[in-house]
Amino acid sequence: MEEQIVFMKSDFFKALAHPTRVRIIERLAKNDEQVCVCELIEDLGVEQSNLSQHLSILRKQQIITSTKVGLKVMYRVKYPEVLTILKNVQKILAQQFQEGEALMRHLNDH
Amino acid sequence: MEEQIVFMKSDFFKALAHPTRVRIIERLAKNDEQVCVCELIEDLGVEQSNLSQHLSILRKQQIITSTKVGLKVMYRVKYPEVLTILKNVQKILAQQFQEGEALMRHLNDH
DNA sequence: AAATAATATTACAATATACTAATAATAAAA
DNA sequence: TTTTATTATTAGTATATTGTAATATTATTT
Repeated sequence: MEEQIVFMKSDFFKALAHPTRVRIIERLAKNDEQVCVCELIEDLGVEQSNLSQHLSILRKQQIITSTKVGLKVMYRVKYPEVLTILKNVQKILAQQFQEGEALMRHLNDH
Repeated sequence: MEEQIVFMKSDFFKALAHPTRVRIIERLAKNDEQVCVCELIEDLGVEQSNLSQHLSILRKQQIITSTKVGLKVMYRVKYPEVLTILKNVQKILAQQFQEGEALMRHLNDH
């Protein structure tokens, strides 16, 4: 049971463990209101099919939710804590920058 | 440049996207002090080699740091924000439980 | 009822991650 | 200076994730 929760936590992180999915969240965070898929395609510049799969992964973890409005599907971040988490990651990266390690490590890896 | 930061964020999440690595962090969080690898092996019940590889991944992201003390290597969580992040994930999962969706979804997937 | 628009799903090849087993590296003790 | 203890690294196979392309679904126009 406690073990299951650990799996759920790692699944949560897995859902955010992709640059496109981080970008989706950050784009949705800008608008307090909902954003349609068509706008995400525009703004992020990714394939429709690909975006849809990433949205599906985030939906599965209940990180985002969708409502249909006519032909369009509107998405939004479900829990404000998700944005808090992203801000904390920012904070950690900022500290790592100050120590001058973060970017270098990243550039070595990619 | 802004694009690089997105990659760094997703890399950060990737580092936490494994049950063993979440367990490592949570074990380290219990102690304010440092914990040696030998103790982690005991407590988590994983192969030495496997644990070492997971530690390596967390180290690479600067999520944990190590210092050598005699034969032993002591690890600790580097940024308190990491624990804040885990608490926020807990909070999200708790809300999902209340909605009765989290566990069911998880059990379906694993 | 077609045709169109917006989004989702499926199939599959490419790449990345994971675990086990074996080996290496490092420091301490004998 | 061999052994021993602790941790790290490497190699190789198994599994999971990714992106593209093709197809399906759903709601709206015409």
